[in-house]
Amino acid sequence: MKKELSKLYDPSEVEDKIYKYWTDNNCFHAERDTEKEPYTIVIPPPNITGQLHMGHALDNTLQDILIRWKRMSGYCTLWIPGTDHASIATEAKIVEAMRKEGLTKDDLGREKFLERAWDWKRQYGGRIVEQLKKLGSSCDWERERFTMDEGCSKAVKEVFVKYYEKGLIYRGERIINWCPHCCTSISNAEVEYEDQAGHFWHLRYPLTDGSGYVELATTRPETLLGDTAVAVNPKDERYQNIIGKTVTLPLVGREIPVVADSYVDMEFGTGVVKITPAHDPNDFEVGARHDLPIINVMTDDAKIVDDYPEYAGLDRYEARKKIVEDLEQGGFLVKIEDHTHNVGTCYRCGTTIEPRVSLQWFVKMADLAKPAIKAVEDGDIKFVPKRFEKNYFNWMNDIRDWCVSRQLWWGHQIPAFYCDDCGEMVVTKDDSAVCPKCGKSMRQDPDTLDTWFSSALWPFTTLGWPDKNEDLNYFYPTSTLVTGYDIITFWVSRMIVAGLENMDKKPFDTILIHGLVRDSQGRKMSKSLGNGIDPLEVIANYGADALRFMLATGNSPGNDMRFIEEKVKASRNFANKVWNASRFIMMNLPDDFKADKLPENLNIEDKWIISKFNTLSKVVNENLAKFELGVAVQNLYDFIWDVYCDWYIELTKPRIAAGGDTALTAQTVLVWVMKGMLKLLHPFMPYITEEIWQALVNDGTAIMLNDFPVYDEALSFNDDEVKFEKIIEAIKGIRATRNGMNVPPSVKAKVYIETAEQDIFQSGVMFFERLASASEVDIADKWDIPDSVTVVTDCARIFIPLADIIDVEKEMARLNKEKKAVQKDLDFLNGKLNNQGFLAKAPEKLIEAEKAKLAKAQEKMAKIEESIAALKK
RNA sequence: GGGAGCAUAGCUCAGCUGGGAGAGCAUCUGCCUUACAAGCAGAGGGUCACAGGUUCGAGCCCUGUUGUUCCCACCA
Repeated sequence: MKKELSKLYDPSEVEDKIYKYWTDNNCFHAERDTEKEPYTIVIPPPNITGQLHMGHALDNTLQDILIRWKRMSGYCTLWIPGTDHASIATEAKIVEAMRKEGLTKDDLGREKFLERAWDWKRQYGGRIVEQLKKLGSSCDWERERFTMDEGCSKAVKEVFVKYYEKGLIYRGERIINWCPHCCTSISNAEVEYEDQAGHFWHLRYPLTDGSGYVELATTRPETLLGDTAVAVNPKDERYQNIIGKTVTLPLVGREIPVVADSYVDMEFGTGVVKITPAHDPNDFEVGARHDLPIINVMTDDAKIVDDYPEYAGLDRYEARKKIVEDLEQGGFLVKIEDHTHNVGTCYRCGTTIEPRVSLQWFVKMADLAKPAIKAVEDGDIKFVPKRFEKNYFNWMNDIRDWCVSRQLWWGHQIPAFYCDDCGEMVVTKDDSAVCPKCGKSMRQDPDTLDTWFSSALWPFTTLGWPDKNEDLNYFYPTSTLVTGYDIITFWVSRMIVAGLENMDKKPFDTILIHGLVRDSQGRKMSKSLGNGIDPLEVIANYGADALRFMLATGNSPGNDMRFIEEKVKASRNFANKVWNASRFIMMNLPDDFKADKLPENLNIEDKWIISKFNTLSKVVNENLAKFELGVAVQNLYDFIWDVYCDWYIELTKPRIAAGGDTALTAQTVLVWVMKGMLKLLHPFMPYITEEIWQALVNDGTAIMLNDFPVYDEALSFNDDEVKFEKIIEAIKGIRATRNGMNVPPSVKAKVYIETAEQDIFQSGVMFFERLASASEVDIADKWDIPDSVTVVTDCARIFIPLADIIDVEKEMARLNKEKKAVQKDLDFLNGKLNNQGFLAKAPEKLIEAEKAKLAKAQEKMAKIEESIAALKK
């Protein structure tokens, strides 16, 4: 089974081939297995408009690591993939494409528009799915879903009607956030606030009775057209005399009342506020309290309505300019101040939102939120890391009703129907609704639902709900949800609500939150900055395994990370290291090699590596269970590179050269540990581990369906571990000393080892020759070798006669330096062990350990002093 | 205005329930040792932001300060 393998691992030759092997063999597909415990993940569905970006790469890498680990650990694992129709984002793209052809939505009409949208979906919707495959994602592609497919659409209707019938959904005129660019309402979760430089315009409104003016300040003078009152605080001494009077609205001439409302802050500005109920959320509430008229002054695209001929058709900012000019001319403008204020913008297009009164559908959230809050409070649903609970509670405890209707065409059309004849409205799952009063056919509400309405149902609609089925019973609730902290309010909270309300069961156990992948300078990757890194390019250059490994390395839950090319290179180098280790093994295996079991006649170094591997299995599993993937990946890196490659492989070389039984044992252990390492590494680096597995094991099995290693008491050899570390320590000491004296490895020298533990060192003779440039090794309980360098370890003194190289003064300096270091240790340990408080309160185990350390240090000190004395002679 | 995160080697970051500070990259020295120069063997480099406190013992726990990032919130 010897194979000629390239010195460098080439991912491009491996990845597509291996992915095809997995899909051809149906490795990702999940079938219910009642013998096994289910482990389910639903993918956060990427938008069909999307291109794979680093955020997706991270999110899906983490999911794939978890799902592969659980699959190998004996769970019945299901990872459900799918995509989101992304109503606003997709519609905007299609409108944009149409604009280039000189077409508008109205030119086309709803039906033709939707045809285009579906065409678009068919053309581009699969793109991101293909890109996810490049990453190595082991999703069950047979179960791929789309938020607007038949099943999801049916579920959306079901939920909407149910909510309506339970009184959880209502239609009403409320002030909502309106995006004049997208021409739709958006929910308050979709508004992003940012500080903007603006002005404060101080205005004078004349009292209608001619007795003077009231002065007030506004940041939005153009809304003056819709003012229906001015308000003062009822306790404000200054304005008691004008409460109940009226003022005449400048430029408009409308007579509006002065009302008293505690909303007004006496300390702020002049203590007088103009009230525009149609265009400000606070004013809307004041208006409601005082029964003020609501006057909408803007069109859908934020232009002034025809009622004000002077300004009609002007954009809100143009209108502002003209109105300020006119106010100044009329003597109504007192002064202008600079002022920065917090302005809401549309999270999709960045346009400043226009608060606006309009007729929309809302979900009543207060009651729905209660069980969702409780589920997290009770620990039934856990956030990892826990601190994101605060984020969640913060949002949920202060929840507003959710505006779910959108003035868009691409999405789930609201299942409400109106009778134009008699004004009757019905909410029904039946698309061809007939008016229950007059029997006429009805008109469906033209609006669609917020994208997040359907994605809130994702954990159960993907499993076939509302149809009852066994998969739903088996796989729901799902296990782990992996997502970024940026969509906890948008998505996570709403899934919890929807799961509890519709399924009567939480949608998932644990929410693993990750951070953002930023650029190398720590900035958010964004289109406008042009600083985005394309994961596909990284995969092309370094391989998917390197990208995945890099994303998992040094990443702790909830924290942002930076994308740094050097880190990908380091990961690529690691993959190459694994590749070459396997190459070494395969090059040295005899043709007829076949051994699955560990042999009986293990050497001490074999027990050492097996025992260390056993510990590795333990910590990797523990860290994965804690979602500390970054720590697990570090455990693997350290073991594979520093322990297995740098030590164990080197240790086997003289044995393989020697041939015979010892060679066979070494080969068997090499393969055994390698197989275990590959399995532990597989969730992180699926491609290379599968490729090596196929070549090395070659028994027709896939590594991804093998058993994940776990700790096994029978493989723990602690005593041998400790013993063998003594040899390693001695070899390291010799190397460091020789290195310090610039003795090249080619200069061999005899090594005399003085130790009380001769049997241990006896078993390491060939390692001193191979790894410590020893020409010969002699072991005794006492040596006196003049003109030699001394290396001192805890349990041995090693003499290396290098007469022609040794500079006595230098050697003395070196020994004194070492003495000083050991003295420091002694001082530290003595200090600790003489501390009565420590002796009284520290755990017994620790005290014993410190005493043992002290004894070792004392021994070492004695040896160093002996060497110094000898050198002086 | 409220809340949260972060501050550790030149750079990017780990450090799990408190028990003598770690990795990768970079730097320096020496090696083409028959798996790997994308490598091997070594070395240097840190008042763990600052000030207090708890403790026998603090990078880790508590309080405060500074800097920084983010989330939430209606101040016209």
